[in-house]
Amino acid sequence: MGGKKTAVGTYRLEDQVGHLLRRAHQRATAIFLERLNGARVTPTQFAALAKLADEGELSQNHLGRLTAMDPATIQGVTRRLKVRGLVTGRADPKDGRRTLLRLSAKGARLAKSVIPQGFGVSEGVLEPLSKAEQKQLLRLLKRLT
Amino acid sequence: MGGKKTAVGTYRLEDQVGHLLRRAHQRATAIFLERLNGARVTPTQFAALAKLADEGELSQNHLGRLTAMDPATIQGVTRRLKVRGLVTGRADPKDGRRTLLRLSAKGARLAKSVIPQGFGVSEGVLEPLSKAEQKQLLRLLKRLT
DNA sequence: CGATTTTCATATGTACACATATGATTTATG
DNA sequence: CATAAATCATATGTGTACATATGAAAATCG
Repeated sequence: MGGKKTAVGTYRLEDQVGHLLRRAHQRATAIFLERLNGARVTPTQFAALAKLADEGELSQNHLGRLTAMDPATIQGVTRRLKVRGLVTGRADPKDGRRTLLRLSAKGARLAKSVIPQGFGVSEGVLEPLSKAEQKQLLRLLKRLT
Repeated sequence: MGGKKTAVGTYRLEDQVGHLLRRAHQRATAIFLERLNGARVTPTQFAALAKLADEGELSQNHLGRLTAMDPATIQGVTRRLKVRGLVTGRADPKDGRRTLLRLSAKGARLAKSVIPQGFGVSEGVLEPLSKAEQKQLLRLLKRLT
């Protein structure tokens, strides 16, 4: 029974959106890593691979925008993908500031094998909810942006 | 029109729970840091302070459980709070493995001034939703644990 | 068209988040 | 009671996440 009747005591951490979002995100990440164990790919790396598979060739910062990563973060993610030979980069002939990124053959192969598993991850994360609740949650989360 | 009719193409990153949770969490963190600018406290540090304000004295790992941080993470968080003189630790006389943590006078003062602002943060995060939708979202997120 | 502003990528520093390993201590078990 | 198992805190390494600074290049604008 910790908790006084003051303003401090009435603050319940476990009822705050931020805390709940943090925990839900932790759980989603854990399920992702569990199901894609062996692929050696993190959720953000997966997002980058999926977008490149879809779009073909993108500048680094553009890829970051599509995957919700700031320039510093997407730089680290793509650097690690490059080191592993999954992504290649070339200078944009039209714009000297940009690096155009695309999947290597190896990266395309990995993406093809791994992206279908993304559905299972989402199902696993949403499993505690009914179909209607799942739709509702996705709807609300999208509005929260 | 990126997106083929194959399995790869039908995967829409922006419809996946994990991605939406990640983005929502990013937004919640940004709003937190914006509103509590000046307090020099991160969301996890805030959570630790709030729990210690509530519970008085806790072992480090127990504090981690209450705030959803694994031992390695809570160790870093409390270390930074100790360095700033907001938290003090002492050996548990009953259990030689444990360190008992509590707020210092300075930490208690900071907690008291900062915890009330937590409500405003949650309001800000939930602002795009109606009251009914806010309740619904919290309910669904809690089920997702 | 020249100066200002913006954008791009990189780099550094701080802070989560977790896997894994370690050593100390406590609890459980045979 | 001695051994095994579990718990606690620490340490190291990888990977987000973002603020801030930098230099190069492009876009804007007066």
